[in-house]
Parts: sequence; C-alpha cells; structure tokens
Amino acid sequence: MVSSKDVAKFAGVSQTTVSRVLNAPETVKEKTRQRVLDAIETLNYHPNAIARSLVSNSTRSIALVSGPLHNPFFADSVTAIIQFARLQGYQVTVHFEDLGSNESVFESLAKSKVDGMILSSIYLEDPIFSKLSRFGVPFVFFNRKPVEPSHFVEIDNVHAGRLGARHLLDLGHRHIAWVGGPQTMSTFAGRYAGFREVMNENGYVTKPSWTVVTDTSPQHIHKQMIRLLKEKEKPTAIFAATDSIAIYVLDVLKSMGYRVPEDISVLGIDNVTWSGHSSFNLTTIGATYPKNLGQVGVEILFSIMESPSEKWIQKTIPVHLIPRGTTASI
Amino acid sequence: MVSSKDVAKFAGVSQTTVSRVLNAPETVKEKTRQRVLDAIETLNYHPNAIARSLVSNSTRSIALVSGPLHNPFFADSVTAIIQFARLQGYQVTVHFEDLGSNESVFESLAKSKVDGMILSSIYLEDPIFSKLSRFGVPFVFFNRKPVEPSHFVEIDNVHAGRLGARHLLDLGHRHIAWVGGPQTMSTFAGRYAGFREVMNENGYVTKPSWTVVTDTSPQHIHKQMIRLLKEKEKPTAIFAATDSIAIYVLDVLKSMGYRVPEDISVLGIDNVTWSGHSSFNLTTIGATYPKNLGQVGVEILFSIMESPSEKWIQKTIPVHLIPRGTTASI
DNA sequence: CGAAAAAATGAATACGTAACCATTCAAAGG
DNA sequence: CCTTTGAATGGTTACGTATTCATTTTTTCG
Repeated sequence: MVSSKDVAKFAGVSQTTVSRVLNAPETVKEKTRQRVLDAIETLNYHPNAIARSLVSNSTRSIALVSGPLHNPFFADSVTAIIQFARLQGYQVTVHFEDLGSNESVFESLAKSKVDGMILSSIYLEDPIFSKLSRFGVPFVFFNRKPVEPSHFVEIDNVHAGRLGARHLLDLGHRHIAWVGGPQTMSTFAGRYAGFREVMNENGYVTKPSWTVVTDTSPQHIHKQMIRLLKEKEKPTAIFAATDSIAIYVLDVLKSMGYRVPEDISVLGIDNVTWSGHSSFNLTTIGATYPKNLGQVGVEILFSIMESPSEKWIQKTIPVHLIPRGTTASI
Repeated sequence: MVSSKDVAKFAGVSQTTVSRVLNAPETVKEKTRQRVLDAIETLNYHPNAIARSLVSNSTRSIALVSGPLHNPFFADSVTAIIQFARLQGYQVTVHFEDLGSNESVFESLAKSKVDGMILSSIYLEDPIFSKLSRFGVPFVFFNRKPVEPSHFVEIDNVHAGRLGARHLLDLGHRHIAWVGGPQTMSTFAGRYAGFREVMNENGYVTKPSWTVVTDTSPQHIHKQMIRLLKEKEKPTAIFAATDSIAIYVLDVLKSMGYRVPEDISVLGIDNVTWSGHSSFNLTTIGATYPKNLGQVGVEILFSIMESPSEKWIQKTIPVHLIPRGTTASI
C-alpha cells in the first residue's frame, strides 16, 4: 500500500508537505505542489482514511439502525438518509434491528467509532438506551422514541390513530379491527392509543379478539389474519398500524377472495410511496410535510454533530388523512 | 475516550497485557485477566476499531454499491447481503449508484479501505472498472457483469429473455412490446438479446417504437408508457426487463383503466418477493435457486477475501418461468 | 545591500492498537 | 537449595496521517 511517505520520497519533499498539499494547498508553493500532485498521480496514492480517522478522531461515517426493508417505509427512509449523508461527505453503515439479539449490533457500533447514529429501532423502555448514552456519540431516533429524553422525530402517532378511527366511524363502520405491532414500541403504542380514544369517546368498544398484535413480519401477519377472519363476527374494516402491515393485509384478503373496499375496508398509516401505487391505492394517513422522515432525522443528527446542544430536539410532525380507494362507507 | 492504556493503568498492568486479554486470553494468568476485565467493565472500555484497523490492515467492513431500493430486487439483495456479512462479523457501508456521478462514490471507497466490495452498478464497458482493479481490494459483481474478466453472479439473462418471449408467443401474442433499461448494462442487454432471438427465430419483428428504453425510474417509465399507449397499433403484451419495471407498468396500465391480463399481458423478470403479492400476482421469470442473488455474491466475495484465487468465480444461475396472473392467452 | 518579516518546508510527535523481543516470575527437577 | 524450563508480563515499535514547533528559504522595504 502506497503511503504519503512514499509520495514524499518520490517527490523529494517531506511527508508533512504531502499532507499539506492535501489539506491546505494554499500554504505550499505552486511548483512543489505540482510535483507532489504528479507523484500522487503516478503512484496512484489514496490517503488512508483509517489513519486519518485515528488522528482526527472522526470517521466521517454514521451508523443507521433500520427496520426491515420489506417495509417500504424503511426502504424510503434508508434511501433518504444515505443520500443526504453522502451530500455531507459521510458514509453510512447500515444495520438491521434484530429483535432479541440487538446486543451484537450495538457491540459492533461501540467499536467502530462512528460520528453519529440514527436509529428507528428501540423499545419504549430499552436497556440499550443507557448503553447508547455512554458511547458519547450523538444519536437521533426517527419514527421511534424512548421514554428517556432524547432527540427524535416522529409523526403525530396519537393523532394519526385518532384520524383513522374518525374516518372509519364517519364511513359508518362500527366493527373495526386493529392490526398492529408490539405495544412496547412508541409508534404502535401511540397509534393504538389514538384509535382507542376515539372509539371509546364515541361509545364503541375495541373487541380484544379484533386487536391483533403481530411482529410485523409478512408470515405472522398472514397467520394472524387467517385467525381473525375465522371469527364468527367479522370486522367490516381493518385499521392497520402501518402501510406495510396494511399492504400485507390486502395480500391476505385478496388471496382469500375478499373485495376491498366492497367487502371490507382497509386503512394504513405512513403514506409510503408504494401506497399510492394503483395496485394498492391504499387510504392512509401521513405527514403534512414533503420531506422524508428519515431525512428530517439525519438533518437533526448533523446539526447536533456540529454543535452539540443541551436541548433536546424533538419534532412531532402533524398528519392528515389521504383518502384513496381501500376505504368506503358500509 | 478511554483507551487500553487507561485500562492498563487502572488494572496495574501494561497495555500489552490488556491487548492480550482481548486477543489471546489463554496466555494471561486467570487472576490478572480478571483484574483487567474488571477494569474494562468499570471504565466502560471499548477497543478502538480504527486503531485496530490501522495495524491489522483490515477494517472488517465491506462496501456495497446497490441499485435503488424502490426496486424490490435491490431491497431484497441489500437485506441478504447485510445479514450475511453480519454473521461473518462484517459491517456494510451502503452506497447507491448515481448514474453519471459514480466517481464520487468510488472516490470515497478508495479512501475508506474496505476489505471487499460487492456491486451491482456497472456498465458493460465502464472506465470505473480499471480504477477498481487498482485498489487492490477484492470485488464481486452481482446482477451485472462487465466485459472485462471478473468475479460475478447473475441469472441466465439471455435464457430469461428467451423464456419470456416463448411464453408470450405460446399464449398467442404477436404484438409484444419490450420495456427495458439501458443496453449498456449487461442485465438489460442479455435479456433483450434473448427476447429478440426468439422473436426473430419465429419470424416476428420487434417494432422499434415498441422497444422502450427507460432509466428504470418510476417517472420515466410512466412517461414512456404513456407514449407507448398512444401508438395507433397497440401491443397485446408487455415484456418488462425487470419485475420492478413490470410493477410500475402495471401501475400505469391500471391507473389508465386497462385490465391485466384481459386487455394486455404483462411479464417481468427477477421473481422479487413482491411479485408474488396478490395485488400484483405477476408472472415472472426467476432463478431456480432458493438463495438470494445478493447472498450468492457476498458468499463469493468472502471466499475470495480469505483465499484470493487467480481463477474467476463466475456463476450464471439457470432460470425458469413462474406463471401467475398477469399473462393470458390472447 | 542588508535586516526584518513572511512564506515555505522539515523534524518530531501523537492517535490507539497489535506484535515482536526482552525480561521477570513461578514451577519443576535434581 | 540451585538450576533449568516454561509461563507470564512489560518495553518498544510500526501502522499512516495531521499537527506543533523549529528551521530554512524567499520576499519586502528602508
């Protein structure tokens, strides 16, 4: 591997000068600078970012801990985050949450000395949180928030739940099933709370057997849906906690011969890009905000990376209903 | 930042011993080892991977250059690659191809000293190829191959094109449009060649205005489809070069009121997970191979990383038709 | 022309770790 | 109890860069 010393020897200068040519070109005489640049070119020298990181104590890379890409929400946000980071000259190492064995993910993060972390994967009360804080690396949550104070960006989950419930009630639905994820995650907890509030306010109960908790995997959603549809009394509408869940629900319903929305209405939350696809045409609830949630998160991350603030930056983005074709009056 | 020196001082041993506790625990006496481990615990020490990389000349990370995640093929393969790499203790930095300005991606790769690279993004004849070779880092292509000899894994693109053409001809279609991507990419070139071969063998021509070249973005596909559907003579079937394209074609067709397959048949290639979704139920052509193509690629990468081989590892995976609901006889 | 100021360059060091070589320590054998 | 052997530990250096401080070279101007 060719180093700056090799370049220095070749150009007949000191290693210091080579370093200067790269980092402060204006401080070195035109003539020698050209000689060094020529040497760099002929030797095909590339500065070693590892060594550079060691002294500068900055890797120009951030870590992203994301949910699974089969959820279009995450496919969208991962894309936005990587693109934005690149514009700032940062690389992104991507990790996936791994329910249960997240430990090893964080273990590797602790060592790799990233300059910042952005993560969507955390439980409301997560022991990992205190570990994170001890790393001394700035971190931001998007689409999740822990109970401890922290930087985060999320949509107004409670209001999203409320809006959805109201929409379905307005359409005349009274038998509404909820298909969500673990209540230990802020997203699901908030959305469900909003849904339930409105139901109760209007004197309707949320039947326990119509409240489905899944691990958000296609397989599990499939299994749970089969169970739900075997009930003697069937719901007339299904409120899915995320578009991703809703899309898998649609899959099950259609494959079983149900017509949507004629036989049953389906509603999601997130307004992922795919939901607008005419094959889904999913009614959903999404941010009143053009920017991707992941990008908002990474913007916050960079702002606290360059000027650490004692204040917590916490954004809750308002939401609105996006009516499309999967919901109809009863 | 707490270093191994700090741990050493705290435990009353030398830095060397701390290093040994981590890398060769059996060579240090039980008692002192325990003392060091305690010190590590109390000081919350995490070995600095950067410094470690500098001396070991290995970052335990690989770079992935992927196509866009709105293409489910890449969402699938990125997931498979990251998961597999993690099992080997490797991190993955993800980059997206950026048609035109790939330079900057490779510039950052040159510096970051990854242990290997896996990439889907390259043209048949790409000036980037020679740069890559000079890095001295093992690299593998998946779903793409350059003209220069290299390691790669792909599906049998030509045969996929042939299979698709035959399928549509067997169903009685004669007016078949092709919607693909740049012919400068091996995937598109191979698939189109196979399609064309079979058409010509059977005495049918491929009408130029029915051969649509897109940049594979949803927007461009949309625009080109509108143009295609304005032709006075309309195709009865559309052969899309990828499932991703096919899915966007479906979007356009459905939003314009076409029924698939009654009015028009649609066929894709790749057998991405989403294609089996009942909202698409896309007839497609895919590998006769349970493993994700990206994973096959990263397996090859790790094998050449641990034992560099002079021989090129080149896998072309056989394909078969997966008949579903978007194709029907005329 | 000569002194002072400014510009350009070089030598030495630190970053945190692993590895090599040297040294100390403990155990075993006579 | 002393010697030999092997185990355990410590000192030093290298990895490739940026940075600080010292030194040399060039420029400026009286």
